[in-house]
Amino acid sequence: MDNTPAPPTERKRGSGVKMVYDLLRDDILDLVMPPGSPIDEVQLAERFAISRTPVREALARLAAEGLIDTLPNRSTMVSQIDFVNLHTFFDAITLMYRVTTRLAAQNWRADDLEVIRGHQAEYCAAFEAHDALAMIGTNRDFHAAIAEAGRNPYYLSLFLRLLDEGRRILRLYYQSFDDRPPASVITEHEDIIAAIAARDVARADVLAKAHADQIVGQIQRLMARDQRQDIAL
Amino acid sequence: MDNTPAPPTERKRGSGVKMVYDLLRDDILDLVMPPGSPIDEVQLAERFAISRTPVREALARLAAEGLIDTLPNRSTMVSQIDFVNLHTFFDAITLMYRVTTRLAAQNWRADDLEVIRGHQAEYCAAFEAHDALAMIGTNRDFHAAIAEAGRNPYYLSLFLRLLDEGRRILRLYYQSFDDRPPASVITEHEDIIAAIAARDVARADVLAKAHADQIVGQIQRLMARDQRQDIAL
DNA sequence: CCTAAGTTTCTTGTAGACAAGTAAAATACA
DNA sequence: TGTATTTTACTTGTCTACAAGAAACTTAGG
Repeated sequence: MDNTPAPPTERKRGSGVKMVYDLLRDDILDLVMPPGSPIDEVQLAERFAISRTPVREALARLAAEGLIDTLPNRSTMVSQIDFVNLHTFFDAITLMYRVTTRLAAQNWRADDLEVIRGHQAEYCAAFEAHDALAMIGTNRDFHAAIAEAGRNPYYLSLFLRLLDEGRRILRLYYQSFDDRPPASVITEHEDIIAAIAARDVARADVLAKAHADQIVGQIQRLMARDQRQDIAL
Repeated sequence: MDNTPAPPTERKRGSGVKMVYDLLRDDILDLVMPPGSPIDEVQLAERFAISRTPVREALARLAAEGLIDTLPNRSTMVSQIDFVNLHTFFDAITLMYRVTTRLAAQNWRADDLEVIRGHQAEYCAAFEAHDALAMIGTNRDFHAAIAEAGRNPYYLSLFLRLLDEGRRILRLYYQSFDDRPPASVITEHEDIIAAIAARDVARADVLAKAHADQIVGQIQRLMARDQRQDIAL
């Protein structure tokens, strides 16, 4: 549990909140802290060698993003993944895939493509290494970069939230493949880049939707399989 | 400035944050505190007769929503309205109008329509009274209720954020009309309700888009007029 | 009179202590 | 032995005090 490199009592003034926010957030999204894990303010404060005040501030931010649930006057814990309403998640993320990719094709500027291609290269590397965590992370960065090139902060913020929540779901997905997902994702990414570069909005839209459908479909298949197992015996 | 009803030193435990959050938020969105207004923690703490801790927590939430800007170690103030990138706001809110109205037509259940019609009635009352603040508020509640009936929490949260940010812009809009906007909005609302009730998704979409276009168009016309005035002399 | 360094003052960030509320444990009672 | 009640322990919410950083003011030097 103690992967914190014990800061040498030497911190910058506003760094405490960011430190615990970032680490806690990663731990939650990477399922290091699975849904339902209790979160103790005092424990966190001791672990980071800071007081409870900045810890509470970080927890408030995580609560605002829905990553942790707080029962007033009682406990606070990592929020559950809402499998029942997962279709609303799929619906929203599919739309955001489409909208952000369309806008990127319309609005990209010179350096945007470099950044996007860079993330795609990183994704390929992670794929070769069969590193699921890296794949999830770089995939997120890839699509986030596309959304940035689209230059709509409102879409971007919702999309980032969805991509991050998706990290938790994708983690389960990759686990079921033993960290060796189908290679099709890479060529799909390449095609999307090409459509954006060509400023072909219609094609970008189609490809984004196909990409989203492919991922959503695979996850839904996985979930259906799990349900069958539950019923099987 | 002092419209706070001085709580009789008798508060419930978790109420402090909510109190200052709600009031500050309303003051910001209703332009009682215009963009750029400085926010002082100590002053707020004294005004509500609480300590700085809950005040800071409320401010953190407002900052997360982008309603206030915090310069580290320096001051914090009401965030500016970004007129330059206003088109991204219009783009996003138009899409959310459409998506939420479509979903409402698909997914509404018995009591949803009652709630929606209730808000529409309130809007009419506010319209008759030429009460701009009430119109903005009830209009927001009307569309929020539709989004709730659509039952997608991700769309709902983005839409709420956009509607709330819109309150600041609409305030300027109504001011320019001397709180007497065109009556067309009411019939548009009625048509939308009818389309939803008939589960006519396509028509709900068309009406929502038309409604959004109408509002956006009027605001853009207003802004263009203002710009002309700026250049005129 | 203008500029630049030093000092003061103000605001924010953090710490540690206390209070209130909740759940579990212990005890009393039937 | 089972249930109701009190007690205890623990967690969160709030408060006050202190420390650090930044801007404004003061003052010295050209």
